[in-house]
Amino acid sequence: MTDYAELLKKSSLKATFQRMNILSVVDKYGHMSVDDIYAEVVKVYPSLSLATVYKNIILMVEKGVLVEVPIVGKKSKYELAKEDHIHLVCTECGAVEDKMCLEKTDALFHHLSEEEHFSLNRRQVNLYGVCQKCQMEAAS
Amino acid sequence: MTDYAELLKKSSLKATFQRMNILSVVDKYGHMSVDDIYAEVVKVYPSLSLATVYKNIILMVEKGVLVEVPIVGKKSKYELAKEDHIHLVCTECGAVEDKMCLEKTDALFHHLSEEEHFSLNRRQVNLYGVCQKCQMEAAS
DNA sequence: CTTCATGCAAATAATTTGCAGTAAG
DNA sequence: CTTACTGCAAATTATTTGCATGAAG
Repeated sequence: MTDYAELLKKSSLKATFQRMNILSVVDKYGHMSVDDIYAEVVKVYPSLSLATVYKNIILMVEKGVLVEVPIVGKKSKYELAKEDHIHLVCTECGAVEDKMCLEKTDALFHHLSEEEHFSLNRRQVNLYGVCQKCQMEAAS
Repeated sequence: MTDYAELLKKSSLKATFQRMNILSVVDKYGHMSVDDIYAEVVKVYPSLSLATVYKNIILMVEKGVLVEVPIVGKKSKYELAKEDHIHLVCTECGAVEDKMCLEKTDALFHHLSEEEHFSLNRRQVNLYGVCQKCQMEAAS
């Protein structure tokens, strides 16, 4: 995933420097809040406005380029849209790790939805706990 | 679940009229935002302050009496703490339905966590789609 | 009584908006 | 060229705080 210009064009959005860089940092860091994104991009583009970040995140979520990841007790983070997966959220360090597991959860969620005659569009799974790194640090 | 006074006492919180009513409306409606809660409780207690609702929600979440349910594109809702379950979120009408299914998801989530050496504490599953009621209305 | 909770008003934080100037296609 | 995008500043909305009063145990 490196051709952000192409990605934007497909969504009928102009490929501005600001947008390219928003996508780039989100791609690089995986999951970022609005403020995280602003803080990173402003480093390479000092005249960036926070309002621009807000406007673009809203737009790119609408267009399906970005996905919102709401997190208990924090502000939402955003990630690039990609194949369904779950999030392992560390309550110690705040890190969010993706775990691809479509094949394992897909059937289950469809089954549960059908039981309720619910027409399923999108799933969103967060598991909260302590990541391996923080467990090791706590043990020392 | 009707003895809210008992529930509060166990969490070392005073059983005020405000708190009892917050718990009562959340219990009755299932999932409510801060504003929803305020709007309901102020009906029976007109001098209620929104600040009190905020303070109490924060407190009761800390004490484990309430649970935050973050929802894509909206403000978080809150529900009474209870056995793990998933949420079916209707993107048409906004309704959130609980579906108890611990026995079906528990093993899977533990398995996925172990693969990453992740110490699992809490899970949070939202399925987004269209509820039966809205599907029928759309068809007519 | 004593401590904790409430309501109010003010402070702060988060998000959105309007608009004149700029850049992308 | 033309339309869409940006940055700014102001407006709005959301949340938090401090403090004097009031209620719970």
